[in-house]
Amino acid sequence: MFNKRTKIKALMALEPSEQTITVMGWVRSFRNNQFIALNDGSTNNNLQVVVALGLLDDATLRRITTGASLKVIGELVPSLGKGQKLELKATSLEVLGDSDAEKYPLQPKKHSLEFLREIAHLRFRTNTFGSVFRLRHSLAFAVHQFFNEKGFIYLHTPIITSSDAEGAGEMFRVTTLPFDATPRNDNNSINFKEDFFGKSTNLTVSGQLEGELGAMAFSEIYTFGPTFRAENSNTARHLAEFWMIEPEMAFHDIEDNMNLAEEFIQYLIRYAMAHNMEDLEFLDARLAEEEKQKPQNERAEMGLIEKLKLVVDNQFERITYTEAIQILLDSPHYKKKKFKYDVSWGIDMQSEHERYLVEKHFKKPVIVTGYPAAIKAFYMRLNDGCEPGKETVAAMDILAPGIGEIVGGSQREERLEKLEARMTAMHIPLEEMSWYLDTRRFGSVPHAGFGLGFERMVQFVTGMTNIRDVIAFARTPKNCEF
RNA sequence: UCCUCCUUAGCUCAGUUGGUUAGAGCAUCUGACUGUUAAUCAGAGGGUCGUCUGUUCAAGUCAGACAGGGGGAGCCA
Repeated sequence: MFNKRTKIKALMALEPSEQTITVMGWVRSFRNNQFIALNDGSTNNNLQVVVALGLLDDATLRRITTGASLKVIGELVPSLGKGQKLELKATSLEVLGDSDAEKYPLQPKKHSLEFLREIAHLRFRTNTFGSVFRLRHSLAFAVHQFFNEKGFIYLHTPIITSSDAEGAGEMFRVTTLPFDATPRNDNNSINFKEDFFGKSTNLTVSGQLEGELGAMAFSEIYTFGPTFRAENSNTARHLAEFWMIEPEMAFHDIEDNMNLAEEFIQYLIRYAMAHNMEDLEFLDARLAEEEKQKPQNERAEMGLIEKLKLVVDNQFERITYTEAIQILLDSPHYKKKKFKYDVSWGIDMQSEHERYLVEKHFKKPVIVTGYPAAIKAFYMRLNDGCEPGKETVAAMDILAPGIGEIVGGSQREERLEKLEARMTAMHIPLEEMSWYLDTRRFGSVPHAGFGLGFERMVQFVTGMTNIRDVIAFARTPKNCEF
């Protein structure tokens, strides 16, 4: 019975007719005891339901409040009013679920994003979050479609891991040991042999190392799943629980890796523009409104859709780390001593440096390659022919305007001796990583991969400035509601 | 973790050099109106001023601690 309803998005595309249509949704507003703005989440456009005077008794009318759910049967007719083409002339109306107007927190007015974060379970019912989460869905779907079209295998890497060698960040411990009576060894250290897995385990910070195992058999794989970092990061672009996409490709070098990452990002944006233009237009207008509140010199130079078009229509700028440092050193900004942190070859670039390159110098996404080995992870491939003391690795970061690092990747070190030497130098126990080193012992091949923070991608496409507003229920330090 | 700003009605905010009964708009409720579009008009209710401790005859206002939030930084995706 229920599935006979018509979704409002589909209904909006229909021609008015005498045919009887059933809709269901939630009341956004009820004006004049006659006009209901009904929304079912399929689109931000509300359906105007018209209740003729006398159709309903007073008791039922009083139950049509903001947030209440309704089943309405009626005829789709051309609207007499000016705000919409179509409206549903109700012939019967049933309140499925009441919503106490005195207690329902959402009102037909603007709410602050901070307030909506506190009622994250209801914020999906607002236009902004409706658009954001429909886009998030589309982007997730596009991720799978992109890799599927290319013949990549979707590999599910583990959430619970005993490997703690990625060095990507602080980890969340997973244990069933009692807090008040932890079993101890003779030297008073915790005896993890008593723990559920018989060893110390954590939530994963990255599926990359396991992903490499898959690439060594399937040629090309990708992972797309939650990752966890217990860093005490309190910023608008960090979460303790976030989703990451990590493709890993055999027979790819750093150049192939960059090409794929660029093509991937452009594909996702194109997909969103092709399938969610209405939502993008809403967010574009929302952002423009927000920009107006800011002082002139802080306003973004481009609108949301304009920015997305620019990224899709232009190649990303590609420069080496060495060139990036030179650009910074030559910049008027540097000469006027406007950087807080000094610039020299070998530094790990600060946000201000990356922002300068992306937002001031190139004004589009930038791929930086060839970072100093000293500031990068053990698995990145050492470049050949480096000046001693200036060793670099085949790493690449994609920096996006407004977001910063959106992709981090590298060609992996496939040469066993070089990898072992690097791991030893970085105090990574070889025995524990034996399974990883097996890939280099048995049929090692040049391979590469990257990680893309899904929420940062959603931020980039939606223009939402706080990452907490692009994930349904944000996990951040001191905050784990719902 | 550091710097900085903020916390007053359901929401968004105002609140003067510390002073007696803390205000507005929206929302809610009551009534009017009935083709509205953030409907309109009239009226009403709604407050432990984040928490604690101090200073003072007197604290929303000053000081300290704590908690929560925003922005920035670090760490990173």
